[in-house]
Amino acid sequence: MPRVTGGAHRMLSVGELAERSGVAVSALHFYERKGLVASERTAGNQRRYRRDMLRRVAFIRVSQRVGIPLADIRTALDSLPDGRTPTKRDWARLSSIWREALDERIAALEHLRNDLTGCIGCGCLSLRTCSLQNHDDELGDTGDGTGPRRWDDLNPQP
Amino acid sequence: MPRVTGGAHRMLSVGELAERSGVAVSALHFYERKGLVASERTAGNQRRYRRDMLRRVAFIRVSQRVGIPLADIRTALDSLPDGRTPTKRDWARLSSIWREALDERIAALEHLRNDLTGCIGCGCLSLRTCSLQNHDDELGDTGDGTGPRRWDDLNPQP
DNA sequence: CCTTGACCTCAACCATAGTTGCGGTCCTAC
DNA sequence: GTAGGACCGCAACTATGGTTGAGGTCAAGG
Repeated sequence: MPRVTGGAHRMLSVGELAERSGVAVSALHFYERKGLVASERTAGNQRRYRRDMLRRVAFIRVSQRVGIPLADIRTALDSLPDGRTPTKRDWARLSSIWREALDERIAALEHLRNDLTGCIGCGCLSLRTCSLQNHDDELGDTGDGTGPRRWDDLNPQP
Repeated sequence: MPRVTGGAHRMLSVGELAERSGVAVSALHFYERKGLVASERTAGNQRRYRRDMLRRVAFIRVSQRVGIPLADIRTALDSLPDGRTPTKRDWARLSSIWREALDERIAALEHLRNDLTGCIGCGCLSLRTCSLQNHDDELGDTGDGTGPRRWDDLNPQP
């Protein structure tokens, strides 16, 4: 059990924040190293978190579920006001950012699903209305290495 | 350029397979170590792939886009018939498997989006119709560490 | 024959997202 | 004032999905 003493407005120990946010203590340390959360320290060097870190950690977890990497989450968090506790409007603004990211992810997967649907019947795996179908293993007949590439259009390499 | 000699039914060198599938040679080696693709060898120990490996690699890439880890893709591939070249029906069966996985992923993200929608206006981040709203930092008032956990229901830890 | 690019293995390394374990410290309840 | 759980930093380790480089081999064209 984490140390718990004092009223509703006390700061949180790392154990408390871990328990209430559902995130492991080691993960909170990790987030701190990555600049995603911040803490003050007691005289004895122990972390004490402002209570709005609960919200911040919640934001991090939800963002991860959307599929956003920690580095990007950090960038979003860095746009929060510097000194003061973020307001609901601040969080609402960030939430709408990942709402957009979520919409994009869903759209991308739906696109993939649509492209795929017609291909399940024939097993062609071309994702392009089977126009490149080329009847089992006749792809390379130019022999010049510039023949059809099945995925590049849909899945461009960086 | 990969080595290219012979007609449309020759086997593929690793460079050719890489070029035609859009996957790096190093990744093909990696897939082979993980048991996702297989090759025969020439007298000089160079890999030669049957042409249906193109389809197999295509399956791997698409599965990855759906979000399936390589280990699971391998399990799916292991269900293909052992000796013979897979037929279109074989691929169609596997495709329908990840079609289901894709549907599930989309449904999960849509669920997240729906839960989220009502919260953007208020910034509460509770994902539970704000019933746990608790007015900025009053969460811990029982002081027993058993208070509300905002994410556990939606994002259970393993 | 000989050059040269494609290929081979193996080990090390990268990023992401953490967890685990060690030796030592803090601090609260008894 | 002391027991002991919570905490500290640090380093090493996990897993996933590969890439990079060293040192050496293969094989096709000139």
